[in-house]
Amino acid sequence: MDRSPDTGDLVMALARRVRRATLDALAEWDVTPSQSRALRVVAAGGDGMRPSTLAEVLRIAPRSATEVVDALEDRGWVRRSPDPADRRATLLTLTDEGRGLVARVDVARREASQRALAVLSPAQRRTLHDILTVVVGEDQ
Amino acid sequence: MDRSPDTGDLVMALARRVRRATLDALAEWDVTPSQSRALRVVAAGGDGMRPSTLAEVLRIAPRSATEVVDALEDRGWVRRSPDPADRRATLLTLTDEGRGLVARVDVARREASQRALAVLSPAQRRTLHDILTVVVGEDQ
DNA sequence: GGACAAAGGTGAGGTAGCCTCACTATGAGG
DNA sequence: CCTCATAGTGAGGCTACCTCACCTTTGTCC
Repeated sequence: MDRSPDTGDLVMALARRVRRATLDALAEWDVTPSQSRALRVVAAGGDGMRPSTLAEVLRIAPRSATEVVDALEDRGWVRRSPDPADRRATLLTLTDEGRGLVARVDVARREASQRALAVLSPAQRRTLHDILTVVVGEDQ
Repeated sequence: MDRSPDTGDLVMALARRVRRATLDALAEWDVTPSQSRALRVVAAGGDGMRPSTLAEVLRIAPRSATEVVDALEDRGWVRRSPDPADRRATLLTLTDEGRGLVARVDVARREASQRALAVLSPAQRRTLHDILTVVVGEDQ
């Protein structure tokens, strides 16, 4: 039985490290990972995203999206407004505080992953980035 | 604000993909991810590991290790035996079924990650492996 | 233009996998 | 011995999910 770590193991190990660093950054602003993910999606989706779309992108049940949005609204990072075009629906918009938070978390996240990759030479970093872009590339 | 994915993002995206594939494999044998992680640790640690050590490696509270071990013992994958050298302590050993399961899951895991990396050329795969080894290398 | 299925969101209640706190039994040092 | 630390676990709590049932609104089909 081969016990040496395969590439999948290594990816997971590195991901764990990046995640841990990100987590520390999030704790600083009292945001949970789940909230941060949702905020990122809402920020990336442009204004006027629906909870159901959020659920789809996050791959969680619509009911669960309601919960995250509840939390984000309580914290003042997101606003719910009625969709003028469909009175069943709700539209999500980031507040200014929400936008600011997303930006700050993003900076921290990037710094954290740069720190994790600091042992590499610039050339290696570039190569890694390129290869990963290929792998993740045919995204969905 | 730069919206392009940094290397950390890419690592996380790839990790998600590997994890999802692994998850599918685990479902086949009715093992939860948490159980699979614990089994791997017990298998890697050699026979006679203590629950407290398991907790430490998994970075969970000792109390939580008790729970995972309970599950593994119920499923017949792990046995608890008293430590002859310290009557407070318990030693964990894999059963034959447990060892078999670890092996089968390991194979599936490797196949899954290979599938995720199939778009790369052999040379790229080797480079990726080498770079990741460096990054993860100074492990802990 | 009425019936009626489908879609958007949410209340109620459940689960897994963690956590802390308190407790028991054993061990180690003075 | 007496004390303090260590190994494991019962009790109870939390977060982030889930399903199921329900209400409202919308689009469709005759």
